[in-house]
Amino acid sequence: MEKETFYISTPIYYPSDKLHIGHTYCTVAADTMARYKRMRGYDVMFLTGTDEHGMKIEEKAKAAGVSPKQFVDDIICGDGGILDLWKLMNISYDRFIRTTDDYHEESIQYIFRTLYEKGDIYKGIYKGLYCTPCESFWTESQLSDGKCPDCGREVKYAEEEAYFFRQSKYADRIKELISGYLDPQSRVNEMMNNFLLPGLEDICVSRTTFSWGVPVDFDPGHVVYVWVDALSNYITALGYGNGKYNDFDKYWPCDVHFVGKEIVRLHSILWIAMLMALDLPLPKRVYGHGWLLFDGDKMSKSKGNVKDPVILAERYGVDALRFFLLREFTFGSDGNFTNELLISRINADLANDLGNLVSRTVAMVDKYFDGALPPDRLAGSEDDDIIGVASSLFGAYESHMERFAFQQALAEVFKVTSRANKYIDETAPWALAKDESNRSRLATVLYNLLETIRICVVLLRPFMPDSCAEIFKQIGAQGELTEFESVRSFGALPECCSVMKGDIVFPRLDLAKELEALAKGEG
RNA sequence: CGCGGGGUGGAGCAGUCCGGUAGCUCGUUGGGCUCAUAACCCAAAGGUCGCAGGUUCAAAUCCUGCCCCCGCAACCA
Repeated sequence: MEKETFYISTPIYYPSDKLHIGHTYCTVAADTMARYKRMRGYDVMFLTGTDEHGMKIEEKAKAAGVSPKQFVDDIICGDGGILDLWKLMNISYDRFIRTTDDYHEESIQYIFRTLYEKGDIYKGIYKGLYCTPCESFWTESQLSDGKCPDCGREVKYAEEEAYFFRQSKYADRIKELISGYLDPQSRVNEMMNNFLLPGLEDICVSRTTFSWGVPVDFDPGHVVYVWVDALSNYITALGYGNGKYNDFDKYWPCDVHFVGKEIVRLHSILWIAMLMALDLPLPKRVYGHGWLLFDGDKMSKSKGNVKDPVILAERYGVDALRFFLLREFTFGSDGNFTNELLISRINADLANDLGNLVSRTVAMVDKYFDGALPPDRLAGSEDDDIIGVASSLFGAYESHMERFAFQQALAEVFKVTSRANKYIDETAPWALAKDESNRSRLATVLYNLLETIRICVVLLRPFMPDSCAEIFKQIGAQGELTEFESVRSFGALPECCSVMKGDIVFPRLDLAKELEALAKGEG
């Protein structure tokens, strides 16, 4: 039987600079979702990539004295570049698209031409405020004090020939459908009130002020607007309009596009209109997630508050960072990133709660039973609650994951690890160990603990793949015992299971020391 | 009156749709335990729920007005 497919994408990032924690946030979320769906048995296509054209990169390359292609190659493939970052973060993408890839450019020209022939792209006159030295058009709102925001000089009214996309034609259909594919609801309101209800205008989709882009093949001198170029990646990467790949029919329409809230408009209106114009099915969902703010401010180079994911991952471990991003923040809203929050969360959940639970449980099996439990069992009144909680965990987790509520899914898991720590207190295994006649009871308690840990860790796999593998090793779980199917009910772990003491998985951090180190290392 | 989100114990948040003893995590204080990563477990202290009115037997929740913060406003996850 054919597996059901699941297609998920991140935005393709703009490689004008090193990527920061915000890009990492979105990509880690998508990766976790992709891993989750693979574990659920889906045939997953997880796409990410880079959006490499446009004036800004052309200028940056010029300033650096290299060609635009060399410039982006370095940021993407170079040492410590984007590919290295995703490797470090353990991102399991299935395909990586670059808008400078030949097959993509071929598709863009095909798409542009098709829309032109269809009449949805037409030639018109672009009118606007133009800064001659900068060779740039600006909108009213972009101007600072009525002057060019780049050089501060006077702008003047100008016009030039350009191609326009008939976005307005699709406004009514989008209005009808948008609440069906856009999440969260607040974004729908925003799009409605700001753009859809006031009326959509046609959008200028070609530029002549720079050349670093996909040329319009039937009209040299014009290059395709970067967003038409960029948005199309979601289908060109599957082979739409090119011969490089041929799984468009298999994976399209996309199950979900994860996008930052600032580009919701492009994804929920322009992209949708483009697909309508191409007579293609629409993505099932566009999810506009929030931003990570730093000490209440938006991250930006000029404010000097950009968080470097590499420093954090190397210092605290990739999994701890991945976990923190998805555990601490509500995916759909803005979150306030602070170093203190990061350290506290790692300590509270990973070191004290989960890590310590694993450590004390394994230590007891090791100490009281030489690392292997005997088959004798004796149930006790303390058992029912924890078994019940652990058995029903998957259901709660699943419903949250399906809604991209990572934070809540994780909260459910940690309620159970917390319950397990309490169970140790209730049953006091060290007291049982003093009397040989309690051996069956002691074995039962430790089994229940190992099994509860196993269930929790299976559910944590999409979030922290490597650390979970280490814990499985310590509690003696492997193969099917690390899969979702094995956690729907309690007791899959064999009776005579054995453990292997290992290193501490999540070391506890010294808050004051770490804050000091971080303040020194970044800033 | 451009639009959206937010203002809840020291910190970060949930609860607001469908009014009814204000909840969670962290921190603080006291106690317990000793298997464990000075971790774990229990208990306590701490809030006029942004401000002012209104509706109601009853308002964090509904209504009106106002203040403050953040974001979007057609190139920034």
